Amino acid sequence: MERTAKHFRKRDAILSCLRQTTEHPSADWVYAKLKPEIPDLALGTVYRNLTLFKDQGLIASLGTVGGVERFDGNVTPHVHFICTACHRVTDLSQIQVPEELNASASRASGGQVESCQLTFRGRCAGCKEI
Amino acid sequence: MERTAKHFRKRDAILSCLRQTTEHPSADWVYAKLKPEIPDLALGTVYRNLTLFKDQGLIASLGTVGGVERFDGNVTPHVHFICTACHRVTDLSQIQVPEELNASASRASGGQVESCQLTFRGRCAGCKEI
DNA sequence: TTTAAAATGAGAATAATTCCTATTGACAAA
DNA sequence: TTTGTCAATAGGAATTATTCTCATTTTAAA
Repeated sequence: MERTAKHFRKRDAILSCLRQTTEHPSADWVYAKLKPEIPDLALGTVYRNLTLFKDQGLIASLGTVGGVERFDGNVTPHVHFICTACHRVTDLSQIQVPEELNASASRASGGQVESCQLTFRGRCAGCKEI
Repeated sequence: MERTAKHFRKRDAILSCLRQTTEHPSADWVYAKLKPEIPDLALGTVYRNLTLFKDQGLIASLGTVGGVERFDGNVTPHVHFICTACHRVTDLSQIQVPEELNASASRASGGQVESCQLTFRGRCAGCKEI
């Protein structure tokens, strides 16, 4: 059978969507973005696959921002800035978390550190004057 | 208007509860903890006051852990370790976030940085063997 | 083609959180 | 003391993000 747009798996579209944006989107954002090109996409499918990708380590969760979970298709370690006013999330790729902190955290916690998240919050350039 | 012991009884109890524990509790945990001594306490009151304290900077939010928001009565900057298995949150007081990172973040974001959060995740000492 | 497994749509169910409204408690002025 | 006012609260309804269920469709394998 011929491979057509219709037979393209939705799962792949969801992962691509996350990897192609720097918006750090929510499930709903992904759904709204894909819906026009995939009219029979269901929101539940987006949630289901985001959870799957997260478990597989293909994407990362930033936690909730304004009550809604946000995701990141970029799983290489990097730092985030979250605007508390408009909820925009941006990468601060200039900043590195010192490598030795991971080892320190393992030692200090006595556990097994698997990830590290450094997040700055405040008002972004667009919101700080308002 | 002057405060009396009775006037802000529940509000104060909620703040004290948070400040006296290192559990990084959820709203529900605070409610369950206080309910025996304050039988007519309502869960809504706990939520309302936690939000109030958060807005006033008297407490901090750690974000959601396992789908539930967690709070911290200790607002001095410190690092957290969150167990992805049992959801226990512990302070890593040995670790400091390098001070210059805040300035770097302000510069990199172009906005106004108000807080910084460094969190390590993994399996805690009790959960890592299981 | 046949068949089993995986993926999905639709929408119900769940659970955390917020919202609404009547009530209460404390204070101040009369 | 009585009364007016207003913040604080209880109680429960409403909201909303997320998860779950199940029937159906699609995929991949044999």
